[in-house]
Amino acid sequence: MSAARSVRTAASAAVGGSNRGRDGAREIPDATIARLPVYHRVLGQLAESGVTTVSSEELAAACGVSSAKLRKDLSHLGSYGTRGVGYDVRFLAYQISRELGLSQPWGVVIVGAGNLGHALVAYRGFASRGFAVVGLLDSHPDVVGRTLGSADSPIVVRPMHELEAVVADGGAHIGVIATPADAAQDVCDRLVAAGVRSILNFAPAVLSVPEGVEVRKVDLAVELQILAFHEQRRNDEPPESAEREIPSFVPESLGEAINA
Amino acid sequence: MSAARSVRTAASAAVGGSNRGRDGAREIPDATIARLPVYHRVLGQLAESGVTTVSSEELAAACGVSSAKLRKDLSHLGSYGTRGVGYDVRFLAYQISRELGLSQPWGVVIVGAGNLGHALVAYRGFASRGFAVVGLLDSHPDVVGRTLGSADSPIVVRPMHELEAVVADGGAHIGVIATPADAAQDVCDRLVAAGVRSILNFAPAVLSVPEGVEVRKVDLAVELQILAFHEQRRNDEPPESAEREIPSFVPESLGEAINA
DNA sequence: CCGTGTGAAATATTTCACAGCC
DNA sequence: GGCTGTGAAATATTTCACACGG
Repeated sequence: MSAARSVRTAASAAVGGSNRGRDGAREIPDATIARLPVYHRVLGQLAESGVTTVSSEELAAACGVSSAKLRKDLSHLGSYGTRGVGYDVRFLAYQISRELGLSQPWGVVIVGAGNLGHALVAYRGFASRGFAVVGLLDSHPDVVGRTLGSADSPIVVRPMHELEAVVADGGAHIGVIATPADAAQDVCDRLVAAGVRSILNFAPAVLSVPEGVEVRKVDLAVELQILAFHEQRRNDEPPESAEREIPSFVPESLGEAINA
Repeated sequence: MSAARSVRTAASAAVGGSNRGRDGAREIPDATIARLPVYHRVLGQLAESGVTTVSSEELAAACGVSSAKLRKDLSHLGSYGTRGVGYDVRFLAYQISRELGLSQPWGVVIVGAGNLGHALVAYRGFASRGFAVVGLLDSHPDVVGRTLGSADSPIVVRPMHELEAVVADGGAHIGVIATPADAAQDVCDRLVAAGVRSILNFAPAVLSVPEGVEVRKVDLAVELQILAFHEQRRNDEPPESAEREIPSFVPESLGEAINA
């Protein structure tokens, strides 16, 4: 309602500040945090394939990063590797999941049951990472009342006015906005008023939230435009074929393990 | 096919390198490029509302960034503002669109016609930014042949084996992967073989591509895990309420203009 | 040996603060 | 007087390269 809230966007503001080592020891850089989920997923795939140990070189290649970056990232969590050997796949996966807070379940409320909302509800890998959809809301009378999701965990679309109740009853921690852009700020305000402090916004709109609330955004149009920019650049300047590139590659063994 | 391709991910690698001023003048930082689409969208909204001029302070607030950052970003494009006055909304929007390559149309091929694929096809703001869906493919017999999209620009789901033909005939520049993770690398390889050098990947998988191909990824699970991390942090350490925050806000006038 | 963990150097990005121009 | 454009300082992130431990 009032203007007494600040505008915050994805990368711009984390909770209070990033990593000016405040009190204790570990202040993990944002850039590292953003990569941990990928490391975690790949480690899970390796574990499933029976791989028990990986070197930073191998894991880095499988994750699409440099080994130096991977080691530096992991060093922020602690010393979980063994020199001369590498990392124990399961142990490292566990440490990362703990750091990310995946060991406890997080309730997610999804607002907007259009195509995107459907896609989100259908997303496997939700539950597997400790996220549970505790509510799905939409304002359109035609979809309210419908049941989505798998047979074993059905989700009924609730009317918008139940948002506050759904958040409270479900103990939701994270709100996902999958509405048209013009509804996004209202939905955001209501989520925040209901106590949600972490929001993932798919609507192409800049959201204003009070301090202490984190918003991350996923914007298709933005991604396409970034690609278009580079595409244009490539076409503009065809000169110079000099190469500078880290010719990393996925080792046979791991490649197969992951595609298995 | 072979292992002679490097692994690249979203932020990791641009086309050749970022902004080591090679030849001419303008090397725009990646971080700036990533924000230009937002500036562009907001400027468009302002223009529609009849606003003709904005100061960096106002525009920055509406975009959720600091004014210093906005000015620095814009300075990479040229000197398009007027000291003591601000920026001409339409002129600046045009300059940004030109820089992003939005003045020419880009063909987009979407692979995967599940819920996400549907959502992407339905996405308005696709066409408005110069992107045109020139093809939609899926491997599932049940969806192949169906017609999606609006009445005035219908899109028929084509079978996967037509991928190469669709890319060639439609002159597609950008490929969007909206398939399950286990199909992503195959689809990616075929897109690249067909000549696509810009890929947007929604599948939770690390893609390997040859040099010269750019991949950007959008990963729901990653975003949720980042939010979960911060959420956990907030709960772990309730101490210290000292504030450090840029108390920016959206001015009445602009706020209304944008929500109009 | 081999591969991790890490200081130190190199880059990239953000913020400051103010000169310059309308 | 007000606001842009921008060097210079402060931060953040990545890369290097090597000491150290199993």
